[in-house]
Amino acid sequence: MSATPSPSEYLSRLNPEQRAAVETLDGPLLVLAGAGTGKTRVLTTRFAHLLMTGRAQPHQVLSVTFTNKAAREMRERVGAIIGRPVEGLWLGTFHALAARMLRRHAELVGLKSDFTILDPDDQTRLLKQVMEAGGVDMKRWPVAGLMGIIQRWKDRGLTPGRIPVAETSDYANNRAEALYAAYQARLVALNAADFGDLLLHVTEILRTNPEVLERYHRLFRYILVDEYQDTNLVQYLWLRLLAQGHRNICCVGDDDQSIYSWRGAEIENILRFEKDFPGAVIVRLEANYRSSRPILAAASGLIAKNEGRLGKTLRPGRADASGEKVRVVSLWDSEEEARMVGGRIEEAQRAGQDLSEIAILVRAGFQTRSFEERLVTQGIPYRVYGGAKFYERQEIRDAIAYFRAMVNPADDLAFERIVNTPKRGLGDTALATLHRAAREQGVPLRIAAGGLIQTDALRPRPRAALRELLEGFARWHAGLESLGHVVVASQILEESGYIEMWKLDRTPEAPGRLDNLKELLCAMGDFGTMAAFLEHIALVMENDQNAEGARVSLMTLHAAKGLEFDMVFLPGWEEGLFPSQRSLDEGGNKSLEEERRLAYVGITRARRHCIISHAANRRIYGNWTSTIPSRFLDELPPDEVVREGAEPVRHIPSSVFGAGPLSSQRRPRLIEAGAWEVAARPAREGGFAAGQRVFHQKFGYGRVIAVEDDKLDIAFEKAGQKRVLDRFVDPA
DNA sequence: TTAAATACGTTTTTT
DNA sequence: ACGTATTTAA
Repeated sequence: MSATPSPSEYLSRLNPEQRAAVETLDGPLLVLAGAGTGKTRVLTTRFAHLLMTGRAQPHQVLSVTFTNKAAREMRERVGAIIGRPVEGLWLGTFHALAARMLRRHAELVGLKSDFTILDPDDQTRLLKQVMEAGGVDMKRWPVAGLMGIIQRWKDRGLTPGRIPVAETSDYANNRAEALYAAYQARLVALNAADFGDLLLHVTEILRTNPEVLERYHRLFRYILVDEYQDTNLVQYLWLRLLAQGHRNICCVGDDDQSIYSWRGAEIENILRFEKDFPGAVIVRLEANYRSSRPILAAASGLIAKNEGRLGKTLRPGRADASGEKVRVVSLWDSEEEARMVGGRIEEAQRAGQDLSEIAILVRAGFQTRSFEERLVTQGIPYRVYGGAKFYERQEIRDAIAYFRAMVNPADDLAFERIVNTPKRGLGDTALATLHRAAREQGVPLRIAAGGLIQTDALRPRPRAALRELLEGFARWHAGLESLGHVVVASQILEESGYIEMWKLDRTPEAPGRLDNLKELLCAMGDFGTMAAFLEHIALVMENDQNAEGARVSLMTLHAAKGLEFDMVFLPGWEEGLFPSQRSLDEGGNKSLEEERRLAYVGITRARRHCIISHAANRRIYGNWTSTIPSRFLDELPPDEVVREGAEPVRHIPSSVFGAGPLSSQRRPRLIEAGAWEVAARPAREGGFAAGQRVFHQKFGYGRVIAVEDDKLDIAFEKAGQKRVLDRFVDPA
């Protein structure tokens, strides 16, 4: 406590614009924070400043983030700045905070305060059931479609019966809204809420219960919002309701980094801020402390091509901000691109570069493969982010379903998931009987099952199995108080036969699954109660990233937002890939601008080295396709980049070079770019030798029999002997 | 209940 | 091309 800093101390560490963002305490404030301009520092310092100046107690500030990571980071930094751990904070993700509020007022929307939070998998299964019950032709109208429609409605704060004509859908012959209503009714019956419901319900509660809203107005004197450009409409409505009282709302964001419109984020929210909150002050943070001058210039030049933006220009904030230009490298194909990246990483590594400061950022997940292959052969350690998550694994989801079914007897989805896992002889017939009974009596499956085992509606075998399961639930639940949730959890997995099931499983994954279950039990120890644990896993689905040792990071551009690296590779800048085909086909200029923002995000991740590349040929859905360099390459300010592996060339009309003497034979691999000519595939080092094992795109693997200039005779394993040009084969 | 067959889609995925 | 999810057959 004695180390508590004085205001002047922590304020002096800020630049003037940051300081303005921290000290403007009254009324609405929008902080436009460009990439690397100290956004988090401003947010946390502002929080601390509110406390230090006595404007608010810790629990009187509502701080909202999008990710758990951001929430954790903020919590830690606020704690550090005020010199002690802070408790009782309303600091968390939109969803965690909404869940907390909803548990307090659940009955106002027909739920109990111990409602279950459904994950996407449960949602889909439930909706499927609703659609089946409604007799929808699911071949013609897939679940995913309706799921998307409902999600969009929820993102826009629309409850069933309130869908405006402009937002209706002709899905399943205009039945979408009715199905939505049925789905919502089922959720209430299950005492469950999906992710979208958390915000939707809470907003609904605040909208229709003035006394509740009043309470929160009194409670929250200040509101802080991170990543405001990513908010969707319900989130915006929720914030607006809460800010109505005192109007002390501070939103931090960057319209140039809005890359989640496809998830319901509305960039308009940030663009409209001044209109929504009249008298709002806008502070721009433009001094960038992360990247070198050329990197900033390249990023700024690119993003300047966007029209719908509030406008802001990054300037170097560091004195040592000179540095090397951005590189744009043109390659023959994706494999060569991978070799180039791998080679440069190796080079950097030899020069002492820390591998954990290197990242390869791709537009789409499938691009990681070629890089992985290359890094493996070069023996460079790497890590792919965004793979399968711990809590999405089958065995973990099964275990959790057991816990959920035990805690919430109305949780049909969980019950159904494990009722015959492990196999208990409760097949389709038994389950059909069970479902029928539940429907007739209008009760959850588990309750119906309790009645059913008293009758002879089931054959003896399934009936005994069901009875044993129900007795198990009763027993486990009874033990919860005395034994604690961890012991009970282990009992459940043991006594239900679930552990045994995997022990008997002969597949190679089985041992790993048993390990994961052990790990799950360990993790549960960190929580006081079963309910707390279940809340955690529903809302904090974190990747298990045991990032030991220095590794190159491989991830999508989306996943890279908020991160920074010394050296960043941005491969695959080709029309159709980046910008993606879909953004080109649909969505018009708006989605193209979002792609451009994604490019901006990518470039601004780099501190010192930024290497962009494109390949003239890429395999798309199985076949090799020649590509056109991304328009974003043309949009980079020429003075800030160095081009490699290509020479600028004027656009050649295809008719000319398709027919003229310089056509295909002599210049076979000229791409109709309008921008550059990619150098024809370079000769291989040393060429090929007889006896060498090679790979051909069409013919597969084979062995070289004879070499004649650039022609090879190859005995292919599958396709027999062929004569091919050497540039079409790779060393295997 | 399980394995084989086949139809399908294939950008991004903070919670 | 390829993985997966669902359907169908044994």
